[in-house]
Amino acid sequence: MSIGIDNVFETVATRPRTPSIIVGVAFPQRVKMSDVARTAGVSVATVSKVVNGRYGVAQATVERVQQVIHDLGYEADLGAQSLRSHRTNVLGILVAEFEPFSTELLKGASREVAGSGYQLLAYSSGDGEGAAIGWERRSLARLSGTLIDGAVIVTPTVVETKHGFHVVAVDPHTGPSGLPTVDSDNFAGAVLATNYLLSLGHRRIGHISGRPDLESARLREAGFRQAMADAGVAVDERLVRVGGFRIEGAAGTAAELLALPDRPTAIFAGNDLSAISTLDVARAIGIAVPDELSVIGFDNVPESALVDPPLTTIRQPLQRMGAESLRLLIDLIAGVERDAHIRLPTELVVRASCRPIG
Amino acid sequence: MSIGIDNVFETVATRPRTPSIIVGVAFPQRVKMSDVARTAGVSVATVSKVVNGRYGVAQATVERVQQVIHDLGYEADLGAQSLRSHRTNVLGILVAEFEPFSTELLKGASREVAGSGYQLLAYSSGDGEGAAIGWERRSLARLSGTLIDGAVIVTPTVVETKHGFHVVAVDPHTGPSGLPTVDSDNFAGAVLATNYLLSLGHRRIGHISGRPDLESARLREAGFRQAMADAGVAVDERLVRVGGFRIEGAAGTAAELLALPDRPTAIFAGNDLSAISTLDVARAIGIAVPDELSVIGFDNVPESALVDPPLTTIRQPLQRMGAESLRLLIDLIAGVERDAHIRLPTELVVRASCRPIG
DNA sequence: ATGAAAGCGCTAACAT
DNA sequence: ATGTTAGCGCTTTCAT
Repeated sequence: MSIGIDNVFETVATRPRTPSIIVGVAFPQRVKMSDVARTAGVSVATVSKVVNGRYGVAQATVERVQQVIHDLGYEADLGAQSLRSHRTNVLGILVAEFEPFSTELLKGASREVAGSGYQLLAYSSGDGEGAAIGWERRSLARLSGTLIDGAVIVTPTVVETKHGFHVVAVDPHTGPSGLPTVDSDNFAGAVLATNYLLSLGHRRIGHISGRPDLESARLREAGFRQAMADAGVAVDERLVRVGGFRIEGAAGTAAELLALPDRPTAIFAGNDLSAISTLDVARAIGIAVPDELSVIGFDNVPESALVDPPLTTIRQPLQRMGAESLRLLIDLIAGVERDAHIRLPTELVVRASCRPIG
Repeated sequence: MSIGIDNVFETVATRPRTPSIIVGVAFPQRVKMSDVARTAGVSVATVSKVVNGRYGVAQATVERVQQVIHDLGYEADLGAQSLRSHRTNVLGILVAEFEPFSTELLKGASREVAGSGYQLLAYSSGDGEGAAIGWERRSLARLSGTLIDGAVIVTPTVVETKHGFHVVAVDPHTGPSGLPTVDSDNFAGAVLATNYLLSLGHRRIGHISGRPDLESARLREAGFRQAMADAGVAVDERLVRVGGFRIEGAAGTAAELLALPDRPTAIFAGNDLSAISTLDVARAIGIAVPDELSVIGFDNVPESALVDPPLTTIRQPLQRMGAESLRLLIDLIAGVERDAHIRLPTELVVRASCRPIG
């Protein structure tokens, strides 16, 4: 028994709200630095020095204050602390939403940050794709002033940073520019995907392209066209359509493609989500994959292996990209001289959604 | 070709650091409220009123200020704003680290938060499991004062909150207490898993239990024992061992179990990560799964389907749990009366890591 | 309708 | 060695 697509993206059902219990508990108050100071019989300045390990405090005082801090469970308020010091040891990862792509990056970043002395703060603007372009600028403005020491921005379209604030872009809008970036070899990956379909005998190959404002989407389409050209196969322009990078957007595009009288025998989807969407649409209208249609995706998010049939796709080393971007950010902050553009390889992952034509 | 375990948890290789480019770009300064005020020719107080939609500002002034805000790209600093107002429209999800379990919750929460008017801030203490107990308390203290209006805490062991601050615990240390909680039916799920192994004819069944301080781990072990007892099968205590909930911790335990002279024919691992670890160990010492050993996990994280062989497991509706916990938190903040304990069902997901004995 | 001023919790000169 | 003070960017009385 394999898990069908319905289970891959769990439906968040609207459940009945049965009001039955009123929740109301008495809580202790938040303890602030002044509480520590009063209890320890010193000034807040002294507590601050102890907290931050500054010189000029008697050993006995240090110990007493630390004891009180421990007893009271004091923890510095991040907002107040950063407002003043502009240093928090917190690194941000800014995403539009938490979906399979960004959460894979998060896993890699999380592993990389362990032991670095930094903590990780992932911030989602809450806007889905395109819902509000410029989310990255707004999120950055909101946090960069004080809360975080640097940021990794995932799939930004607008890039603009503040003085002295370090930013690394993952899979950015533009190709490598002045901004430090981490991405994978989208062009080569697309060639890989297309060549694979060609090697299976496919000639009528469709392409659902991603967000046109994303460099990675453009490179994937370019790779597709290059591979087709190299093979001497003409691209039927009616088979190349924008689908976006999300489930919903791609569904309509996939439906258009499959409704064509001379529909493609294979589709190279711009990413796994749109490929999964294509699988969904194909099933709905009774086209068997891979028997009647081959589908290949891009990304290799975990979900790509969970669908039926398991998706053949191009792997981007997402977790590693997350780790590399965080490492790059840390190095940048530390002033380490290093190459600020990292491009990682892609590779073909053959599963079961493609088969030879015929 | 399927993806082996080595690819599931991507190795973050230590790459050569080839210093080649120094990055240094000139950035514009952060624009603050006083900049807007000066440009618009009003006071910061007036700008604040406009930003927060307060009454008492002339229409013409409102428009002029909004224009300036737009032109300058002003965005309120989260730290400063919250320090003063104690209201941010940001909800926190506190986790020890970003691993498959918490990131699934994140996906569900992210979907639920869309359109709610809230933004999501996921905070990782950076400590791995057990590295520093009390991470939840410290993270909470750090953020709850100002930055977030409420929090979902994932797998907390220590629960303690501040006055007037709303917290929802997912998969908490203790059973349902005064604190609002979201979990799944761990006991029933464990019975399901054990019965499945029993139905396959297994009698020497081992159990790698999770963090003993976690209620869910205890319930899974209890369910295991209950199912065994109900079937009239004695539990060999040497086959029940603590492994923790992470890859590393479980590996040693799995190795011990499999090195036993009369080793188990089946293992019910406390969660998918320890099950995957068991698969790994089995392969390393040449025990074939499922031919010589059946393994069943718990959670159904996406990674469970990616390993070889694909893991049979007990599904927790993780994304839904994330969504429910966020909904609960939002309702709590809004003062909605409702049941503050949500328990979701578990179900068996049969893949390929178990087979009948003999 | 607008602005001056106080203060949120904290850090960093600067005094003592 | 410790405390006093100013102020980070913002919101909110309270005057004007």
